[in-house]
Parts: sequence; C-alpha cells; structure tokens
Amino acid sequence: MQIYNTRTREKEELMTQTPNVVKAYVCGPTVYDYSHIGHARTYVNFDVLKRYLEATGYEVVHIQNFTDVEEKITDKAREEGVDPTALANKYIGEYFKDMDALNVKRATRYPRASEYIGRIIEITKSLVAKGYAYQAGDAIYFEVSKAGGYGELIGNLKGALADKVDRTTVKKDPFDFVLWREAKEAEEGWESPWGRGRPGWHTECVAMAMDSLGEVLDVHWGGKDLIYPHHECEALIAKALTGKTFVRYWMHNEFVLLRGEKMSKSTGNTVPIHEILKRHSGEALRTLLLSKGYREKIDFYDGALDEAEQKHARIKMAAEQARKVGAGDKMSTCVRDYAGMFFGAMDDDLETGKAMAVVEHLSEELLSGRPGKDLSGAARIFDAVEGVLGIRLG
RNA sequence: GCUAGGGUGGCUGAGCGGUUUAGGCGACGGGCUGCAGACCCGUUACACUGGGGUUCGAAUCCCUACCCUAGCUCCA
Repeated sequence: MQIYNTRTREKEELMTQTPNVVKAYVCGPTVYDYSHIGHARTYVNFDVLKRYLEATGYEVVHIQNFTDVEEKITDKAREEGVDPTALANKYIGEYFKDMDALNVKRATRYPRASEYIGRIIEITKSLVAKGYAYQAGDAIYFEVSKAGGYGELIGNLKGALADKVDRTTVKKDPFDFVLWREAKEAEEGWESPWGRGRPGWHTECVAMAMDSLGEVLDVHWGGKDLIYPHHECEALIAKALTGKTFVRYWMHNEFVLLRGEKMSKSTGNTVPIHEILKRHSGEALRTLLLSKGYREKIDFYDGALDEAEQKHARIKMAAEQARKVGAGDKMSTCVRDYAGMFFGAMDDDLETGKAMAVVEHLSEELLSGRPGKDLSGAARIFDAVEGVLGIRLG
C-alpha cells in the first residue's frame, strides 16, 4: 500500500524490513487527565492502519507508550494530594475504557516511561561519551549541530521557527534540547552520574521503542503536533546512538478542530471522550473520525455527532439488509466494483473518507430498494466495515 | 517566514479528466391554513479566483500569481 511519509513529504510504497511484519511505534498519551477526541482520532486512525495491514496479511507489532513521568503529572498529583503513580494509573484505566468504547484493539505492549529511567540514563551517558551531548548549567543538552539533519521532519527549521527561538540560554545553540536535568527539591528524581535528576521528554520514546522493536522502526505514528519538536528530537537521538535512520515511515494524523481551532489541553478547549459517550455511541464518534482521511482536518461542530449517528444507523440498516439476502453469496459485478473502490481507497494512504463514501453509496442503493441491480455479496463489504474500519454494525 | 490544505452558483458544500454536473439553506410558485409558521409538492443556479500550459476534451492534471484557513521547542 501507499503511505505518506512526513519526512519525504511523498507517498511511498510500504516496504518493511522483514516481509509481512510491521514494527510500529505509536506515541501514547501523557496520563494526567482524561483523553479527548484529539487523542481518539490518533488511536482510531492507527487502529485502522493496523487492522488493514493485518487484513492484508501482515503481522503488526504495535508498541505504544504511556508517558507517566512528566511535570504536569507531579504537579497535579501534588494539587490533589495523591501519589503520582496512582494518578497515572487512574488515567491509564480511563484511557482503556475510552478505547474499548471506540473499539480500538490493544497494542502488543504498553511500556511506561517510569520503567525506563535506567535506560534513559544509559542513553544519555552514551551520547555524552560520543560527543553529542554536553553539560551546561543544571542540565545535559543534546548538541544539535553535531548531529546534522535537524529540521528534517518540520522542513526548513530556521525559517519555520526563527522568531520563536529563545536565545537567552546557557545552551550552545538555541535548538539544543534537554536530555537530563537536575531535579528540584520538591520534584521526584532519580540518581544519575550527574546527581539526582529527571529525564527530558524525547529520550523515553527512543528507549521504549528500541527495547521492543530494535534499532529501526518501520512505522512511527503520532498526532501532527508531535512532529516538532518531539519526533525531530527522537530521530536525532536515535541516529546519534546507532548511526542508523531511526524510522522508515513517519506518519502523522491531522488535528481535530473545535470551532476552527486546534483542540489542545493547554488552551482548554478540549472535549473529553467520556463526555461524548454520555450522549452518543462510540460507533458514532468512530464514524465521525473516519469520515475523512487521517491527513485531513476534522472540524468538530454542534451536530457533527448527530449526523454521524444517522450515517452509522443507515449503514447498519444496509448491513442487515445485505446479510439477510445472503452472507456467503458471490459478489456481483456491481458489488465487486464497490469492493474495488473501497480497498483502493484504503490502499491509497488509508483514505478512510473515500472508503466511507463508497459504503454510504452502497447503503443508499441497498436501502432504496431499486430493482434491477444485482447487489448480492454486498455483505462482505460490511464485514470489512466492521473488521477493517472497526465500526460495529451488530 | 515555513509546512499542510483550500479558493465551485445568493450562501454552504460534493464532485477531482468526458453521458441528467450532488445534497442542504435561500429564493420563487403551488398545496395545507382564518393569516403566518411548520410541513408537503414543484421551480430555480452549466458556477467553478486571475493568467499561462498539457489534452480531441479540464472545475478536475501541470506551472504561475493573488487571496483564505490551520499549525509551527506545552500538546494526539
């Protein structure tokens, strides 16, 4: 299948390192709050990629982390007077509840950053030894100019961020980033060669991904907001460490917009998944999230879910009709055309919006009861809606 | 500045190489009503940002200009 690679900005044919095996890493959430529908989109979209690859004969090794070491977690835990680990556990539990409602399949493994502190320290030591990192002030920094290739994912870094770079710093270059820093007294910290400290953000994903998948990943997926700086930095750390290109295909899904603006925790305009589920079905939300391709923006407005609910209901009715007629029937020429369009859309960089449109057209034909058209075998397409798109029609 | 995606009839919005050019809103006419609304029926829009090019043929592909939207070391 064709996949859009953020690094090359082109669609490329998927070629994995090992035939029929895809080693995939997905950046999971930082667990200090409920997941919102932006998260839902990321994990639903990847879930569809995984289901489609599995349906076409791949084994997908899917590793997805939980970031449970982060300032926001400790801050919130302190506010609420609970243990940071307990807080993280609570929101991990909530995450799984939400994903179950959305019919997202479980990953192969869910490593947690807190389990990888030792490995992060080792990586940092190794980078210092190799000359890619230096100590300044109370932190160890990765030296971007030593690595080369910085800005590969975001494209023309200097132009993109020239006005926003903080130049009042002890860093050698404003783009250098923290690998490890001293822990303040009130913070949780870990003993390291540089004293009691805390990890920077990016190393954890490199540590967790390599531990389960090896030095080179086939697919690395995340929300578009992780391209810079997170994935940019991950790629540099990994390359410095192994000398190899870390990721073959970088994939990023677009945002969910709320009233035309990006939904994000920092601006406070998020819609939590569990709030949606009070009034709507998980199927409706999943239908909405798949009604466009993963690289298109979705504007979340009032009524969008009602429309999705209706759409899902019609597809469900059509599926019942198609299955009543005969599940094992051979596909008619007409249905084979629909199937061709459906799988063609999926094959072309996971165009779920187009695939859904095909299903809707087919549903219309089935429900309008127009005579003279042979739609036998249509049940198989609805099987794919359930199995590949993961939209329950039962 | 950079990256991605757009500019379609009064508005919104599909279509993304070629037969009847979606749908919705509106407008207009009719039905129903004491009147209006809601509802129902019908009518109405060859429109595709400007300029080049490819083609037998372009809203649809390519180039270029202009304009718009979102994002750009907290984030999925």
